[in-house]
Amino acid sequence: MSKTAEIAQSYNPLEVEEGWYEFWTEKGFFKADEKSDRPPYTIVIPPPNVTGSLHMGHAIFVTLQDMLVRWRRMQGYEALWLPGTDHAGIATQVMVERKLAKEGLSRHDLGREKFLEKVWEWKAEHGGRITHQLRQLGASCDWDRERFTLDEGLSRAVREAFVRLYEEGLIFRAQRMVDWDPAGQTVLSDLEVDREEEEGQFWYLRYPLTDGSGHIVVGTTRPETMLGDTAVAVHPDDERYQEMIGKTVTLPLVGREIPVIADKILPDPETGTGAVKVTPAHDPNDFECGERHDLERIQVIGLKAEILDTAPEEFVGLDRYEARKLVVQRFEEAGLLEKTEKRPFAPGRSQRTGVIVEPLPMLQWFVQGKPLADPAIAAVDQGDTEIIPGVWKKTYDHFMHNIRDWCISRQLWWGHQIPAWYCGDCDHVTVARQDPDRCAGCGGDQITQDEDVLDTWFSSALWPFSTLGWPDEIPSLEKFYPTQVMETGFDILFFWVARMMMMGLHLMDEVPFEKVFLHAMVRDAAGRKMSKTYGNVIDPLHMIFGAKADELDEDLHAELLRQYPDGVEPQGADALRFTLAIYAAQGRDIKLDIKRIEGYRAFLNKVWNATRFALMNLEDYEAPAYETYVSAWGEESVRPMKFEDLSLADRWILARLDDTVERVTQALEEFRFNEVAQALYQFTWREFCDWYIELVKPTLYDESDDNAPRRQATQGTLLYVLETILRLMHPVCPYVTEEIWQALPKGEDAPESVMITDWPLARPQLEMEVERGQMETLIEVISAIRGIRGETNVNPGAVIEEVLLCAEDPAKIAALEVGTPYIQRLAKVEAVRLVGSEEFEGLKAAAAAVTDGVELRIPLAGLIDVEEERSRILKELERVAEDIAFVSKKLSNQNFVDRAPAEIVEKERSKLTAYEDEQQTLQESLKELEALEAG
RNA sequence: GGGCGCAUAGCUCAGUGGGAGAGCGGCGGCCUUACAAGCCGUAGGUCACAGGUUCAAUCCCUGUUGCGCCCA
Repeated sequence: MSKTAEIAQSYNPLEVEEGWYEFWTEKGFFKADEKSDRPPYTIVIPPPNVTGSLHMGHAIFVTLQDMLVRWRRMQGYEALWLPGTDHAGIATQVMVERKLAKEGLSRHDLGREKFLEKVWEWKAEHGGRITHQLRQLGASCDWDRERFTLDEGLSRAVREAFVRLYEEGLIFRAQRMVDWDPAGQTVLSDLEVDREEEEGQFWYLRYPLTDGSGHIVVGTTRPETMLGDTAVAVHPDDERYQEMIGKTVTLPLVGREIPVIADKILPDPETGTGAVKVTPAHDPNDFECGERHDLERIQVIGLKAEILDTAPEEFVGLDRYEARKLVVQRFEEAGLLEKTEKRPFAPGRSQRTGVIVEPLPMLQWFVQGKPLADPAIAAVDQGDTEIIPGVWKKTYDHFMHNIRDWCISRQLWWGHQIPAWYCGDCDHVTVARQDPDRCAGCGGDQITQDEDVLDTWFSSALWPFSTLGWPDEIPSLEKFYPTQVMETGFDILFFWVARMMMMGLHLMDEVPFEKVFLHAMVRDAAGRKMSKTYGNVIDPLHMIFGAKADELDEDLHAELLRQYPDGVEPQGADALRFTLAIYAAQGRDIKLDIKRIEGYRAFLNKVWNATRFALMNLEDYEAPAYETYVSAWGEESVRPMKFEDLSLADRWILARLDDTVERVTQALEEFRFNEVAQALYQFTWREFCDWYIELVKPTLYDESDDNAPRRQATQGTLLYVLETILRLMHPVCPYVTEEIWQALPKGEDAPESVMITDWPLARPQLEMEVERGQMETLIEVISAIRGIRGETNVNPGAVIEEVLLCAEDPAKIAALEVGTPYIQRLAKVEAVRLVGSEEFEGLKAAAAAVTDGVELRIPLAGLIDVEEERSRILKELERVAEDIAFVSKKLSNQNFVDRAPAEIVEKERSKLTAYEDEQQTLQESLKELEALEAG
């Protein structure tokens, strides 16, 4: 039964995308079943910040991961895309604190418990936004399995991991130099501190030698730290300072007597004066130097970046920058400021707050790097996990080989509280899976839990297995771990990917994923990061749903408003996804240009209209059983069309479709997303629409009985190719493909959604090499005639009376015979005559061309502008002369003829012959034209 | 300072040891009954620079310059 639906005149993304997501969800198509015996295909989502909102980084990962998951699902895998969100400790806590601040409250006013209630409220209120937005992009996640890093189950996983690593000595507590964020009031890991060179100042301070024999000048970018200096270091080989090593200086302003020491590492004789002040409590390098020389550590800067009472009284309580000014002023007054100069320096800034971090020695929790990193390095070396694109392996290795211990405690309240209890009676630390009520050391009940929480990335590191139910042995974990692919941005290779590798290998004894695909960063059209500072943010939702000018933020979207003062039109999730896919070439920045999105919306409109065309011509067509579409066309009985009824155009497009199926599938296998989209675009528009549909119009329009078998075969091909295109395109553009697919006529046995159809298979058993070649020849010939028309001012509406064609190759002659109607129609020619070359002799005054072994002539017959044709031929002759020169030069090189493979040489020879033929033809034609003009 | 990468048409980017490709943009012409979000045609490039390997280099090697990213 055929049921042809009407579809709207043009493609409207918003209407098309309405409702399908709910349909898929209600049908349960996104669900993965751990009891299934299909092979698993698992991707866990990179969990977005629960209170964040959608940006292009999310849009690209949704696009790529959804492509993979939908494709594998269609291929018959038990595909699981596991969604979830991350509690994003600092970011979320800061947001809630900011809100409280507006009410004049701090988190300390509320107390820990009340504050956490507030955060959970905030999460309840805003936490759904991001996952809702992922749905709008079409993400086919199994929402029943959605997880949150602070869920009960995941918290248990965190607890288990912490305790186990602690018991193994891989987690430990120690006094170390850490980076303190004075604004965020927490320590940070190395990775959360950014260093960027900026303009800075360098001060030269004179420290008088205690014995009065002069002074030593030290250079510093942070004069205020001198209050905590406990030594001056020089290089042992630095001749300038030989005399001073072992002496002491009296620290100005402070009066402390500190030694001049020789250290091979810290001072660089080439920099500054070669002598440096040593402040072991406030600089990581000085800290190490202090360790080497057993120097005293005097902390003079506190947690609020204020000067402590270990410093002279007049400085106490000052902010570090106020203290700096005062220190410099005092040195100047005392005549101890030698000089200052401008000098670039790279201070560490908190990624979160942007404030310069204060290195401080603190008692914190750490995870050992090396013992966990070594197996993770080996796993990649052995290929248990493959990093794609491969260039990132080097970066991964470099990080892993140089890994440092990871500081995991954070002075926050929002997160997993560290499961360590300190005893009031003894110094035992109790670390336990269950909250203890007694000290495991002395049995006393005076225990209090560590106030700090764990770095959010600690829980993220467990994500690939904690989300599947670890530490319990449950079926999902068995079925879906290890996961097949981790797809994420390269910017979190260290933060996340590396740590998942380490934790997965250590706790699960298996890699967390077989492949890691790292995508590029989305930037603006000029290649800049999207940020408020530049005002170049492009919001995925604005692209999908459009945005009126007054909905755009003057700061965030300044660039967009410049380009589109009246706001942007809706483009739809499909067009956005297609754009991101085609941009996703491996290992590059993605410079997103809105024009491209508009371009691909036009492409979807093209597909839409091709469908309209098909539907109009399929009204009387009875669709075959759906099974015939998906079975591999092996047996005649399960083919949707009879092979012998297929026209050349039908056979050709089927062959090209096959190529496309193969190309798209292969590209997906290899994560070449851009090629997936490229191949679909190229085939659908440039071959199916531009050529096939035009070629078959006469067949479709001829409703005579004679033509019925042919017409039906073409109808079948048209529908089959379109239907297959939709299946191939579905992973990239789920909405529009579903909408169109639903409208196509189908057999009763068709599934209820394109998303659960089978992935198309190529049918190599139907090789159609001859048809391919024939069609290519015809396309060449038609293009040649069109070229002549276009360049010789032939009215596009005018019909050319006659075209003469001549070829020697029998296959080409056959193609021209079969293809005559195609040439007539597409080149607007009344009569096509196949002739022998001798017939050209008598033909005066004709336009001429040679292409693909076919010579063609068009009698001028008043239609073609003689002068234009003459200059066209002259241009062609010029080109062909260059070609001949090029090939002849090659062939006259004896070395080439002797040493190049015979088949290459042969190819060049035949090229030369073809060029010479072409040249001759053109020259004759030119002569005739000139004779005509003269006569 | 160390490491990694990039340089191809006006723009954004594919690509390959055998005469350079796409999309957008440009130019000329078309409202041809699926589509003007369209159709037909066309012009643009010493593939950064200098050496080397090769019969042959945009592609492989070395160096230079410029740009980007990561780490210190």
